[in-house]
Amino acid sequence: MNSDIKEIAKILSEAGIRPSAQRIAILRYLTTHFTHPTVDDIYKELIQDYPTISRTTIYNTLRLLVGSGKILALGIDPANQRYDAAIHDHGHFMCNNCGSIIDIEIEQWPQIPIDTKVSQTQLLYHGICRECYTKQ
Amino acid sequence: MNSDIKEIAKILSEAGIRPSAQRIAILRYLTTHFTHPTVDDIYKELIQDYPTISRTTIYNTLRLLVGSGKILALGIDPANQRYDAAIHDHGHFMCNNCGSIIDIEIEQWPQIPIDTKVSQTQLLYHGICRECYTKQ
DNA sequence: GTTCCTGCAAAAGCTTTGCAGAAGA
DNA sequence: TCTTCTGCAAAGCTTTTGCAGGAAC
Repeated sequence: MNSDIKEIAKILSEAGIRPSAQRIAILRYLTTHFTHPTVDDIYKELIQDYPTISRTTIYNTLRLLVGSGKILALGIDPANQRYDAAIHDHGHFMCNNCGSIIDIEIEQWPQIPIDTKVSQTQLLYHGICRECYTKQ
Repeated sequence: MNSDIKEIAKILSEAGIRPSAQRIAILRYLTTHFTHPTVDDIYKELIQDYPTISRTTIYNTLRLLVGSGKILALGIDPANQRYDAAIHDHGHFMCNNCGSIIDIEIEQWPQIPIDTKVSQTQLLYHGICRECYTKQ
């Protein structure tokens, strides 16, 4: 989809990030897969279409995107950094059994009772997802 | 304080963790320092009183304590796992400038609109703390 | 022509694992 | 005696850094 790619390139340009083919592919992956992927997830997928892409480029690009606020880095998985192109305020649930991470829409956010400049809020849940506990 | 140590030993025994001198020292450090330390913070402090203690023992003990619910592992710091002996529900704020982490008491927690078994909830804030932004 | 980007190779840093000796029940 | 614990050494992984070649403007 060309319009898709144009749209992605526009987002990158707006953020002051030159839209190279690799960068477009990385951001496009994130905007079409809301699976909260790790760097390795992204690498293993993109290497199929971009046989020379390197993890370094993925790390570099993700850092730029996080820095410009176009994606979020999630702290929910103790093992790996995870990334999310859904940047509206929402929570995440991670299943301790199967490892899946699902989005949680929050209706009412708590008040912050402290005098600080908050730039980011994350609400993280750990537990057992419905699929896993109905199977057992 | 002997009573202090006895109390710590009791907590360990209750959790089915044999109260060795090293384990007591580690849990005691956590129950007297609410600074959300890293493994290295704990190691650098305890090595002074226990010159042969190893990081392995600290990792082992923290894993046991987290597993038995006596302490929490926090996902707020992208660089290192951090630990907290305050296990009541509360949030955390990390300053992107100075790195300090402070506790945030939450009055009203959001409803969880999903059908899962939640075992742990973390509310994380990132931003600039009061000290840092009044200095600038 | 000059600046920026990519990706290989190496390094760095945190955490886990294997295991032998020590400590405790 | 038998089980559990400690801590050294090594390995495993994720992430960062240095840098040379290549691409884009």
